[in-house]
Amino acid sequence: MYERKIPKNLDCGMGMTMEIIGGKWKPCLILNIHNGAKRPSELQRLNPLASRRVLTVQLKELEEHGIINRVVYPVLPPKVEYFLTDLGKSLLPMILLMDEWGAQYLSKPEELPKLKKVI
Amino acid sequence: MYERKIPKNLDCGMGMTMEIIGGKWKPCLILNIHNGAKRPSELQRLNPLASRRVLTVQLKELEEHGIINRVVYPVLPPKVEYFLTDLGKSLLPMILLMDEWGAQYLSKPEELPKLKKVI
DNA sequence: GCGTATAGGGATAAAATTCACCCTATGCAA
DNA sequence: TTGCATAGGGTGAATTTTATCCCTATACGC
Repeated sequence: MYERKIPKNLDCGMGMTMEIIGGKWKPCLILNIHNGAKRPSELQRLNPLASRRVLTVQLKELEEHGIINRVVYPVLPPKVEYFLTDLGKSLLPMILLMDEWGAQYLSKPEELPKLKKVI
Repeated sequence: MYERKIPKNLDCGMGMTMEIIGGKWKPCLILNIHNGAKRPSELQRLNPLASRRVLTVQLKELEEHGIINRVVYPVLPPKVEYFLTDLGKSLLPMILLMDEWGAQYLSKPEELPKLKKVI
């Protein structure tokens, strides 16, 4: 069992928020699900840079944190669908703003100093 | 010189945004500066859980990304002040929303499943 | 039978991030 | 003189986070 050594900073709102959405792919997953993707395989196709494993794990954490619901259909081959909970939906204004802010610069990265080098 | 092995995902807005604010203390620093803190020592006092070194480094990255300005006063002992740039100010709606979302649950963490155990 | 698709998990390696410690330099106060 | 405050950097270890690889199980089509 893994035991954390350094306490998380849950003293401020930011820390609390980052505890929930702070995984590399979590904000993307929330956005994808909001945009209509439901099944794990869809989410994997939408995020080809993410390994299958990480998406599985991060989806599970989002579920444990009450951000998404996991619905299992008893069929074969397996079918699973994810939905945003009310708590998850309450994140949307923030998530959408995050996506929009960054999207501004997708087409003009030169306006973000030091980033043009990275790209 | 450190060389990144895994490419960042700068394909979507979220990835771009996280590239800028994705450090452990960066959102807090932006918020602190917006709330009036200017000098490094103030910021260190406001974030006692963060090591001095990390704050210095993350402030430098925020500056390199054009989010804050660093103003050096030629006095002794040294005096430095940080200010949000226009680009930095454009992050505020998002940052404030992030802080507010999490702050809701500071007083009632039991409403965030699985988090009550952590605290 | 073999390959594909579905969904998921365990174990371990690799990478990225953060921490801890030591160093510079100057002025002021006790 | 010693201690404190100011601001910053270099280095290597510790910690956390991701990635990689291999495993389960079932139905379908060829």
